[in-house]
Amino acid sequence: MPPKLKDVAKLAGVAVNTASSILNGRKDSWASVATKDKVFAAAKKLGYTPDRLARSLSTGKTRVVGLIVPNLSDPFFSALATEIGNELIRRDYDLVIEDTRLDYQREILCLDQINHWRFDGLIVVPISLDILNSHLVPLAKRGTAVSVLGNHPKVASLGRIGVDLDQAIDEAFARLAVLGHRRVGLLLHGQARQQSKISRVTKFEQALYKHHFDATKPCVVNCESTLESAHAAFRNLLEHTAAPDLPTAFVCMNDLLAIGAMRAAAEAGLAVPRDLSFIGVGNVPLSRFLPVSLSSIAEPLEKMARATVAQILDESPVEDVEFSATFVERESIGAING
Amino acid sequence: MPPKLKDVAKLAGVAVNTASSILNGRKDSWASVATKDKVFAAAKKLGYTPDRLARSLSTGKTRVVGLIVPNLSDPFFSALATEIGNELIRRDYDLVIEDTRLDYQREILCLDQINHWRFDGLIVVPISLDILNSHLVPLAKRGTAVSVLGNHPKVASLGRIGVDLDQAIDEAFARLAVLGHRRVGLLLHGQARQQSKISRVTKFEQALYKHHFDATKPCVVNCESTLESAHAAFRNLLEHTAAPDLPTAFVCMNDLLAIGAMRAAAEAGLAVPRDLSFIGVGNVPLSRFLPVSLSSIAEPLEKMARATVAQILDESPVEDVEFSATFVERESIGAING
DNA sequence: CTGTTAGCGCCTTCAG
DNA sequence: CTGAAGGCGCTAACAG
Repeated sequence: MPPKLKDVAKLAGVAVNTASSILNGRKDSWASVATKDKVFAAAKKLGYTPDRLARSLSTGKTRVVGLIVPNLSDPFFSALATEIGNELIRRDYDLVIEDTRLDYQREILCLDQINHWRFDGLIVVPISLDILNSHLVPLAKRGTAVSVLGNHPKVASLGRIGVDLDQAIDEAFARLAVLGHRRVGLLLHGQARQQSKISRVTKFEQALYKHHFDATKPCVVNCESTLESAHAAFRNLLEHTAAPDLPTAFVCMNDLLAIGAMRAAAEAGLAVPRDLSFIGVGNVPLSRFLPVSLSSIAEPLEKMARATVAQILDESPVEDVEFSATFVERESIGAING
Repeated sequence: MPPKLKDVAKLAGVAVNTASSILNGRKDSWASVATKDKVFAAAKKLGYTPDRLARSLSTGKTRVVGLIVPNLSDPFFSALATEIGNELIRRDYDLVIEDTRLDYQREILCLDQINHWRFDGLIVVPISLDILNSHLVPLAKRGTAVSVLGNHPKVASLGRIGVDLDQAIDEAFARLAVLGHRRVGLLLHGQARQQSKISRVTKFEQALYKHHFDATKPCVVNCESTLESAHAAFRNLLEHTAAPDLPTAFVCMNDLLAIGAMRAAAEAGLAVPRDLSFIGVGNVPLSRFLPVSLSSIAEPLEKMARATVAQILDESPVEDVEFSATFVERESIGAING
């Protein structure tokens, strides 16, 4: 039903390949301005739209890159997707987002699907690191450019975009120390098998020691990476912890968790930052617009987006990029009085 | 480089069409269990993945539906996308999300792109209603099932999912009246040419009259549909309005605006709900987790998702569905003292 | 510039 | 079950 290239060529009175080379702006087309106009006019008149399927099948390129994220409802990932999308738009590529919904099985399913799509490139924020070797490396060997976002060790043939949080974490804890905090708790998400979590925990705990916080019995709260889960976990903590044992500040593994925890605090009658201070990670756009704005360890989303796209589409990309995070102080942390 | 159907057939020692009919589970395949096993084994061994492009080109079906939303960073739309995605996963369809970024031009561009993709169906949350006739109807005539979400008049050949806000709005205003509010302001987004806005404004203003609010000089604040814009617009209002002239409650066209406005209120030293009450529309998941939880007029996202997908994929779908909203009262509204 | 031809990978039909 | 053949819509290389 939709018009085909053949129809355009016929209407314009030219050969099919002529129409093709004109519409695609190929430079080997010595077509006169007159015939070009005829072809464009014919295409416009018919409302011709080239069929991506046929074109991609024939060229072997789709001009589409895939993005696999754990949870699109997390503002961090929707912001990341937006930045990557912006960068791709500039390069005239399309983006297909796959949301694994924090589910390992779905992540595998998505990756299997990826093969069918024949994307030109793939950007992955993995929830399981097992997939790097089991799925991503094979994909790369088959010719799909792959870039992975996360603080895991570099894997050959896969691009990597990392964020060095060390300095920013250090800064954040130092600031808490200056504000008089002695006990700092951690709110963490994810499974033990996520290496990104393990390393982050380690860094947090190192910071606890370094800044002479009371780390004899560290307060670590675990939850899933959702608002609901963080809220429930933190409420549970507050219900089962005597006030003197409660840390006066919490560092949360991402902003979403911090928001959930702050809500639980509010429900328990605790005021932020008077009674409890919070720091998140990620610095989602929302954070500075919360009624009590959230301090956060900011990751440079736009730079990351540019870099990961470059890894996938550029000729000689840097295979391993590491950015540094910055600590952004806002209202959610305050001084200890007394 | 990736294995093709031919390779599988060869390895299994069968004809290509035999392999095809077996792998696709066609029932006209009288293949013996033995050969079936051989084929499956061969496919697995080679890591065969059918090429969607080739398959779709030949069958004319892509098993993909497109979703066009104004702003993926708005939690309302990411939640909507998630619900629609869930429903599509159940039906073994894929979802491609296009984010028009609140830009009319990009919306047009996306729609033009849509033709190329050859989606089996398209779900649209339009920002301009002009596209219904200019783009969507033609698309539908070409055979793509189209479902539009929004409170616009029904258009022939396009499915429609609407939400009747009247009763919930009425309820919300009635509640504000009971709480002693006399002046209620409106925070609205969008351009004048969006009919959805016009009708919503009208309903809001009708409600003002009905509940005997002071509507002589209604306080209506306009902004874009972003956190930043709402925040700026509301801050501007607070700076230029004498306290006695300020409404004691605001109804915002969506939750995101309410969050931005509440932040501006906080920065001006106003407490919610003591000094100012807020009601949003949409009831995004985040709303109940805000430090001061947000009252909102809730739209039944999951039902809407099911309905819109049904309109696109089912045999004899209901062409026009209208759900009703419900008012959810939370902490962001309070009584006027004095 | 034309017209033809081949091919991308798959599905489908039809005679054997 | 086999094997061949046609087609999906487009690109690309060829001789004229």
